[in-house]
Amino acid sequence: MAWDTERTKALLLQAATSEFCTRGLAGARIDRIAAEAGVNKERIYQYFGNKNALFDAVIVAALSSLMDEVPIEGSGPEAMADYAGRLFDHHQKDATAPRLLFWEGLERGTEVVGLPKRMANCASKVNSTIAALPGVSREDAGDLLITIVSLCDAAPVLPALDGLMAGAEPGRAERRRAAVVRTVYLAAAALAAEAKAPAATA
Amino acid sequence: MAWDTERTKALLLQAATSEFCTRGLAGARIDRIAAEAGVNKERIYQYFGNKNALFDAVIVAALSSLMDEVPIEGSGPEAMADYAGRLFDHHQKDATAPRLLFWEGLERGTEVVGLPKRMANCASKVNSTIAALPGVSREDAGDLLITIVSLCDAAPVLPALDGLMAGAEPGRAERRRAAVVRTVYLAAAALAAEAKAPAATA
DNA sequence: AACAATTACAACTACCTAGTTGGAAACTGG
DNA sequence: CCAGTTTCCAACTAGGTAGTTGTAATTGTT
Repeated sequence: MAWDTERTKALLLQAATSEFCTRGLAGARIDRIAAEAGVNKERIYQYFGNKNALFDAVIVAALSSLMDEVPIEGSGPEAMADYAGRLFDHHQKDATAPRLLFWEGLERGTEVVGLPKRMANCASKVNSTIAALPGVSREDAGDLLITIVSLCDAAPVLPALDGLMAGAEPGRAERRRAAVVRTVYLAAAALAAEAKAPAATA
Repeated sequence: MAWDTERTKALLLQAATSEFCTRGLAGARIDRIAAEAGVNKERIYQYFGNKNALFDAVIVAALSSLMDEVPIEGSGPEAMADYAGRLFDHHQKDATAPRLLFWEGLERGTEVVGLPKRMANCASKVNSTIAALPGVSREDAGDLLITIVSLCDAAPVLPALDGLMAGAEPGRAERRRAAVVRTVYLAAAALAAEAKAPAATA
């Protein structure tokens, strides 16, 4: 049997993604990750360093692949609303990215510099896609993106909130999706309108 | 020295709130909570049962006091926007409630029935305040509330997202606050307009 | 003052956890 | 075929971890 280092690494990363996604950094167990990957846990320390570094690798991989799977296409308010809808759908099917994002925010909140530094490659992608609203300032566009991510990512992480506020009728997810898309459209359209008539709003 | 049971309970709850807020359920340490409260940890098991039950007590206390401190006052789109602004400000000063809410969502996500059951008293408060938009259906009003909570609570939990998307200029929090308030106002106003002219939108 | 119930706590248990080590098996270049 | 290197893993270490227990101090009640 030939040593397939890359396969071993990939198996570990996959198992680690699942474990960190469901249990977070503090709740994850190195032994469980190794067992699920069918690999000796000592490999983790050789390939990734330690638990924290493995968590970093998982986050970067998950967010990078998310940005490839759900790209921002086109420009204008409709494009932003469409992006929000696709992001919502993606997270509904697979909540890995939003869960990891919130784990990172909660467990690493103090070291604020952390994520942006590690996600430098993503930052460039954000910067290029942030121009999807012509005429809108960089800061306003960034705010709109934060709004989109907040709405789409919070939904799968806070099911209890949804149950408490909106009940649990069938087709609930569709309704929530529509509300998110409409809210994003309204916010984006308002920014676009302001861009055309800068003095119209106080 | 007289035994002051209530004081001991309060000290434990306060220390537990701080510990769970910063470290979550899996990351919190019973020994640390007891030490910070200056109380023997055995008291925790007598008064609250176990770690999970203590976490429950902390969440219920925190969310209940939040709903008292930041009430929904008045009705109409302006009232909802004002509520969002006050909620944002409160969470900016003290991120305890949003952090606990997300910890609960992440670490207890599978047992969806959990929070609504334990927050039955809060549910009634939600139901009464949900009528703050006259003419709007219960479900649409609930969706608006979810939007408000998502936007206001995600902000202090995801500082890295803000740094990545919007940089770190002075007065950044003010700008984000304005964006949230405006987005909420637009969403609420759209619902109100629909209520007056039901057939106007597809 | 004597009794039962409650509150307090130090010490303890049984188990788990991240990280290490020493050596065996498999690959690589010559 | 044969050193030298890399991959692999079982067993180990050292330090936690939630939860329990035995006992002493305090309290209200009679």
